[in-house]
Amino acid sequence: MATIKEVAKKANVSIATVSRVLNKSGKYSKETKDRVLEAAKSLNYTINIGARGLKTGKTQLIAISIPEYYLLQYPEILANMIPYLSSNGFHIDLLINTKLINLHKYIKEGRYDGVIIINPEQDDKAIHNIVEENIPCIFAYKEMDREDVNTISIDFFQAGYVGTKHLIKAGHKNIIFVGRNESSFASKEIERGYLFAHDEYGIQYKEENILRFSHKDALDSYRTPFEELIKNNNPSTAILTMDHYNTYIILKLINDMGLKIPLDISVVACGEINKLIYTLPELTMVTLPIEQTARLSSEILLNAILNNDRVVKRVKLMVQMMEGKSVLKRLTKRQ
Amino acid sequence: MATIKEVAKKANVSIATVSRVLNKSGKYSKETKDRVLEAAKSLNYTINIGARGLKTGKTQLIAISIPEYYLLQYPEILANMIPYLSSNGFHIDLLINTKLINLHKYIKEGRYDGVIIINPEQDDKAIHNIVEENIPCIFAYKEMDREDVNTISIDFFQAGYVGTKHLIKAGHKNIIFVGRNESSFASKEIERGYLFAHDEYGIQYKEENILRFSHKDALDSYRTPFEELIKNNNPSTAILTMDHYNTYIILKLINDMGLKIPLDISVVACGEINKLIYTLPELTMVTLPIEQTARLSSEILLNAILNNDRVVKRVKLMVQMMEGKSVLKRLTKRQ
DNA sequence: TAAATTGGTGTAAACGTTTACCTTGCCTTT
DNA sequence: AAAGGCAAGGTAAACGTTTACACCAATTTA
Repeated sequence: MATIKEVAKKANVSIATVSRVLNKSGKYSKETKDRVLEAAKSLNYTINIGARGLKTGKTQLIAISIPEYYLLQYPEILANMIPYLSSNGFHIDLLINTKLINLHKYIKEGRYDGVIIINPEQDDKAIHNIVEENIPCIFAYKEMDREDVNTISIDFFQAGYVGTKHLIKAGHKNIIFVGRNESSFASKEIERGYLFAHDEYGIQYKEENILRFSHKDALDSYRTPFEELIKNNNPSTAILTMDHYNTYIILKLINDMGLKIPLDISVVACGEINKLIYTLPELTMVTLPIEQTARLSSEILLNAILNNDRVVKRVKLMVQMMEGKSVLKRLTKRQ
Repeated sequence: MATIKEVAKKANVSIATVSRVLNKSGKYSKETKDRVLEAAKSLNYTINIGARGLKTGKTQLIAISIPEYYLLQYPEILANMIPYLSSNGFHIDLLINTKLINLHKYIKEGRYDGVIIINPEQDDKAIHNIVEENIPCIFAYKEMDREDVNTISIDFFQAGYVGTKHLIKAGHKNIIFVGRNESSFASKEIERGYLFAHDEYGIQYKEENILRFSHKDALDSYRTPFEELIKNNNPSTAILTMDHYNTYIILKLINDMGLKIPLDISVVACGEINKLIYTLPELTMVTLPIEQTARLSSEILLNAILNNDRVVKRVKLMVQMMEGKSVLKRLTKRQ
């Protein structure tokens, strides 16, 4: 590996001059420039990025932290973040399922110029520490308690509300919600929206209509509770799901039971659904603004890094209803 | 940011000793160790990773290069690589759609301890340069011309062959192949398998049965050519698709035309399909060993980095047939 | 014409580590 | 008791950059 020293020797100048030419900083004559550039080329020189980083304190590296179970959204997120950041000369350290406390350690090690944290775990201490480090940082996906951090959140409450309302307006009163049983912000918020819609229309919701599973549960864990709910004497006519995986499983179970969508049962998939899910009939979905989240996060972060803009940005993004054919309009008797 | 110097001062030892204690190298007494550790803790010290890298020539960074259109496989790949590499203390620079020539530049800049290149573009010069740099490096997904590089390839030919054979054995003779029109290694190989199966069974394939689209083409680009092929006077009875996106589109078109799977038409999806695709009836697929590719690549790379093992590894992984219900067995008249 | 400016370049320190080499003092050997 | 070995820890160079400062010559300004 050729170093700046060797280039300097070959071009018969000092290393300072080489550095100046290569970084287009300071003053140098045209002839010197040509000589340096040629020497660099002939020696096949490339800068040592670590050495520069040591000197300048900049690494041109951005961390993106993301939970593993967020699997099916990776493509949308990454494809909307990374090329944009790359084209601005940044590299990405992709962290999957990394504890915030470790992320904080990495930040302290001086690895990053900025950080994007997607769907962070709840760890106030670690979050506090990260914020204290005072490097450009964005929390994406969920709403944060602290008001002093850049946040791009998604209105999951609205998602649950809109999806449920759609079912209620179609005449459904006995709606199953399939959520997650971990401390999932998305699931909790969607559930809140689900309940709110019930309230608004004066419908008494039933606790037993809410099913909660772990993202690790296999199809068979779903089967019994689900079938019981469907087969009881006051059968549900509609289901609200909240991610790709549980939607996939519920569709399979419905099919296994010999039920038809939407004739026997209506389905609204709400939340973390990959749009390339193929179903017959087409699913009615409430989709999340994932690309927008990704784009905004990276833009705001870059602005903070490059222009040293430290004004706190807090954005909440809206969800979108995509009507398919999986909801049956029931004629309700006027009361 | 506290440095090793400050820790040394506080612990009343030299920086060399601090370094030794922190890296558990060399000799030091228990008391010294305690004093250093405490000083480090009280000063909230963390190592500067750039400085260490400069000195040791190691960065603990691994590049993973991946094309953008490979979207729906990200989760399987990344989830099977990154946590494993992280747990071994490595960070990941994820490069999406980065030209090999740029990757080579980054390697020369001393950024990485190792590189995994998934589905590399065809650029012999750049590949040559990368190999010349002589850092641990794996090419995954496609077969390489060079025999002196670590390669984990997938037997796409076999995928096309098995999928087509399955249809032929079910009595189909007029099989459409929906491939990609770019220089896609996967598509070309699957097509080769498709042709080979025809040959083997003495079936004359028809050039017009092969459709090729770009991964960027929208549904409407597919419609006319596809419908014409279905509606002509010797209608096709089966289709072989080769990625998630074109499978998704073909399924939609089949539905739009009012055809039923498998009664009117049989489908085998072959290649880059995400298993969480939901269809009725269940799709018959030939799936790729993506997780295995990911796992093997990272293991081999780590072995090369940590144990300096430079023996070239070349592995070809087999595909797997998953029988669903999307293929109709036709009774063929004996000839 | 003296002073000030500016263009072009070099010198050397600094960034925060790791590590080869050295020193010291104590403990074993013989 | 002399020699050798070893544990513990210090000194200083080195990794490859960037950049403040200094310097000189040429040009401009007053």
